[in-house]
Amino acid sequence: MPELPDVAGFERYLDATGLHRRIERTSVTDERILDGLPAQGLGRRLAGAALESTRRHGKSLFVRTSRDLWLVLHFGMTGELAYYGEDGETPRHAKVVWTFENGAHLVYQSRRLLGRVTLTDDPEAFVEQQELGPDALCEALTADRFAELLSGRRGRLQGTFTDQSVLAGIGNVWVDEVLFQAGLDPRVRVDELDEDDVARLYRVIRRVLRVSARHGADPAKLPRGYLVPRREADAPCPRCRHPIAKTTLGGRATYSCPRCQGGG
DNA sequence: TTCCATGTTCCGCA
DNA sequence: TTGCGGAACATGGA
Repeated sequence: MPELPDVAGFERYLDATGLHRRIERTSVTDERILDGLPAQGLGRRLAGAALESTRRHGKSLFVRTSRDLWLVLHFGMTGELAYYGEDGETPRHAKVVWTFENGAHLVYQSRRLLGRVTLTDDPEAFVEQQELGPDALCEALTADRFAELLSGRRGRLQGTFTDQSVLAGIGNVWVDEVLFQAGLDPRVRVDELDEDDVARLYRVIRRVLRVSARHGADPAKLPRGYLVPRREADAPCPRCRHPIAKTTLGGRATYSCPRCQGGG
């Protein structure tokens, strides 16, 4: 799940549930998710603090606490958040559970251990240190800036747009959608694009991510004509019914329509 | 049992 | 410097 649209959903979910309540206890079920940060330290630094606001950059969610300390949540491939009441059962794949003074719980859960929960004093510094490119939906990313990001690059579209140091937020699922809607083969190289292609890609990226975020990244709720709900080998292309091709790029499965996206 | 999976990172090679 | 393929991480679902 967790690419930009999913994380935007987690952000809204957290905004609507766990904010403005003091943390009574932080319970770490699997310390490996902390990536070296001692669990005791995490608990101690958050005890008595409240979660005040959220901010997202790419696939990372930052939660400001009342101590000017930020919680950083990265969801890997299977991470998600859940908020539940006093009597709720701890979810099976809980990794970190925050208990608030009202007895409710916020849980970071993940089947696999590919995500991270950590702390930072400064989200901007964190983004810089992680060498993340601009957030794919941020205001500052204008069409001109987008074109600049691509200039001088020679890599394939698929690899370039999933590279978080170029542009933060797009992963292996949504890059397929973007390239499908832009009518571009994932194997095309950035330096083969003309100005129109670049301008179109910019508009498509912004639209696709906004639309999917608005629908909670739920494939079932996407408008007709989206590839994501048909993202399987030989499924009919939502535009022309030609079988969708499954190929491998950058070691990942890539789905595209040979007819709508040129080349094949 | 085998294969595959929405992420990231490291290595070796071009 | 850039980019690619492959492997690794850890675990569950089909």
